[in-house]
Amino acid sequence: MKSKYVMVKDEIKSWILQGKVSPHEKIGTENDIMEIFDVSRHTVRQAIGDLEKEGWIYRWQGKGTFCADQSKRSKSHSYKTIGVITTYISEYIFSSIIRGIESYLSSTDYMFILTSTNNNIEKEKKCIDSILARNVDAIIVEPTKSAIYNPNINYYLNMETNNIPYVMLNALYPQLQAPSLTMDEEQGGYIATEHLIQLGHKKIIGIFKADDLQGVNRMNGFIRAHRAHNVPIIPGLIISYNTEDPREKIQNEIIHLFNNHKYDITAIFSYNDAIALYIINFFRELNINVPEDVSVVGYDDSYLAEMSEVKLTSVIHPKRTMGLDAAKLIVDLIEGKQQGSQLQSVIYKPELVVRTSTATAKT
Amino acid sequence: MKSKYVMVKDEIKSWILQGKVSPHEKIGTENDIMEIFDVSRHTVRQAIGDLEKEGWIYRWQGKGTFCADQSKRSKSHSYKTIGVITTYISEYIFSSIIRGIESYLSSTDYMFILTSTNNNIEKEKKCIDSILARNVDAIIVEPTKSAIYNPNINYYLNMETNNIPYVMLNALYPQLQAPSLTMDEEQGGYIATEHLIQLGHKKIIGIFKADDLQGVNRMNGFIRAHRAHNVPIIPGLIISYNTEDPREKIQNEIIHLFNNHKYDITAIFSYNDAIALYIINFFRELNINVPEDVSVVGYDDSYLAEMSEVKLTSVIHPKRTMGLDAAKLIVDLIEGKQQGSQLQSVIYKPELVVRTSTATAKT
DNA sequence: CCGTATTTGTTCGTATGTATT
DNA sequence: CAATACATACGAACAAATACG
Repeated sequence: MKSKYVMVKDEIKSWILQGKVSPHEKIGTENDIMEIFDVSRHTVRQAIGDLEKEGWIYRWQGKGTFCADQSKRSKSHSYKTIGVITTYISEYIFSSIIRGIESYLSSTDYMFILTSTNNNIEKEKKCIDSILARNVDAIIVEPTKSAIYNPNINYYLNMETNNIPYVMLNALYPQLQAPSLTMDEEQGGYIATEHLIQLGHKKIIGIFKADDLQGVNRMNGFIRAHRAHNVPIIPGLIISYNTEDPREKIQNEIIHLFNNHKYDITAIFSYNDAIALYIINFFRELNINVPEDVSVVGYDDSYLAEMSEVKLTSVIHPKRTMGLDAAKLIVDLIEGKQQGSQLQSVIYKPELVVRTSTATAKT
Repeated sequence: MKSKYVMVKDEIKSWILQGKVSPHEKIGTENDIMEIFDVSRHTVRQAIGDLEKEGWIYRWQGKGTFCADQSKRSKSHSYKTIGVITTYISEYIFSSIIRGIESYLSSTDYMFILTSTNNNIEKEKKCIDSILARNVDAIIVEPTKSAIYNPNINYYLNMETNNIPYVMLNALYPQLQAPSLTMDEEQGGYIATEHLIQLGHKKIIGIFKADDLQGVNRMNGFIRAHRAHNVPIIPGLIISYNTEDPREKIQNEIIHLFNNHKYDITAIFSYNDAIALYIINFFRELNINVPEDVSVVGYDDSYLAEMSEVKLTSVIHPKRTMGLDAAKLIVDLIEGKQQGSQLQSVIYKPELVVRTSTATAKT
């Protein structure tokens, strides 16, 4: 004699197997099922609860009970684990992002495996291999060398066919249409540059990272701000560098520019706070004062910005929020609470914090 | 807010992970559990039911509820994975340690799951639970509130019986004899203080964290240096703080001490670089100059040390090396390349980097 | 072997909380 | 804001399996 809840369970399972309900179609409310089988709500919940644990259906408080996606079932996946691929672990931005990810995930049952690529495409490949081998439920990835063609695109396409959700942080591979969390870097470059122009600066050095999209976009904003305010762009004042370049290269180029345009250059827009502080540091040794002689704008609004005696004017990066949102989004994706069509990528709007590293241009 | 049945569930799970119940041992009847947690039978059954589905226990009608055999629990997953439990992810020291761990592990087939406790014992418990539930091969842990008795010791003892190796970073629980990687904090406190004394300072404020062993040991070194050089120790000049305390508390105490001993205090030894820079920052606002008016010594030799216009004299912490060595040691332990008897804990010897934040005492 | 107490399994009822529409 | 649907929680009763004198 089968018990009632087992009968209910078997019957609902057969609906699914017969295709009477399709994936993501509503099964019926608990009340419906109570009436259909003439049992109590508790019995229905016992049956439904079992089916959920076994992966046949999923429940959503306030909405209803739905047929699960069968293609996802029966995978011997590792228990609630998310892979995180960063470029640099130690970079100040990313440790904030990781903290955001961690603080959200710690409120769920998910944990994460952390890897870093050191912005190296070979290593990114190795990271993806290792992570996928562990059957993670999803991946959060900060693209490596996003400005350059990435030969690992196939991995990501393959994840899509295998229903492994992934989100991109900070940048995105243009070939992929994955959900992403980025900031409007172009606008960030724009407002930082505009701030300098409005202070009367006209000869502004821009320092940008050339091998990731963030750098390219910030540069575009830098250029647009010049155009918008009718300030001529001097190509020689744009300094590009790559991940592998030593910092001294930047120092040498700046000193070279200062020697050539000695009394002209009055401001610098730096790709990030670390470079900005590096510059302020060697300016100190050269007896160039910030902001009296040169104004400097950073990017990221890291805690470095307030560490020195000169407090950096900087563009705010939503570090922690970005990590939190990414974790939340990926968990929603895993648990089917977001449909493919709804995938709303987030673009954070930049803001500028004005501190003491910028001042009116000398006349 | 966790629901009751989840609390019951988590607690019973932790009994198993701590080894309070052995495989096939009876957990207790539903009635027992009802009394222990003061909940209804329904709630108990919900918790127990979940745990059964997840394979932690098995039930036998008429007999009771028993602990499942952990060794049989779906060993399939967690392929070559190490759990890492930190206190703070974002803290500058730990991101270097993590980088060290990552850079060694990336040369092997191991990966790591990262969690943080925020120096909170409850959260440490949760971290260990989650990590052990994923059948990791080993654990690297930075002890939480190491100066205070830690109720999670059972977990570590149970790991030993289950042959899960673990190493401790930065501090160790005195009750455990696990391999550990620490620095000689006492000596670090000693050389920093000695440096100040040799510069002629006699009234030195010492700021120490009270709830971890590193702080306690650094303070011991601070005291020993005074004794060794026949400088009287003024108890009122030692400032203790806890993880939860706001930084303003330190600021207020320092200002208070300065007002009371106005022309006496000439130096400060700070628990770490972050606090040291915080102090230098508010000194700047008060027009107290470092090192002319006060010398400041930090600890950790983080990159913060060179960020400001005043470069911090600081005790070197082997951050990255420590992470690397820990990763190497734990992999050796997993693969049996180290025998129990050989387990050589490492104690790093501190060194002092003298920069511009310290100078001869005013006379 | 029987009977009783114990322990888990099934089922119903009821109330309140929380998320979604 | 109200209605709907799932989530949590307490209580009660009876059934079925087991243990033990």
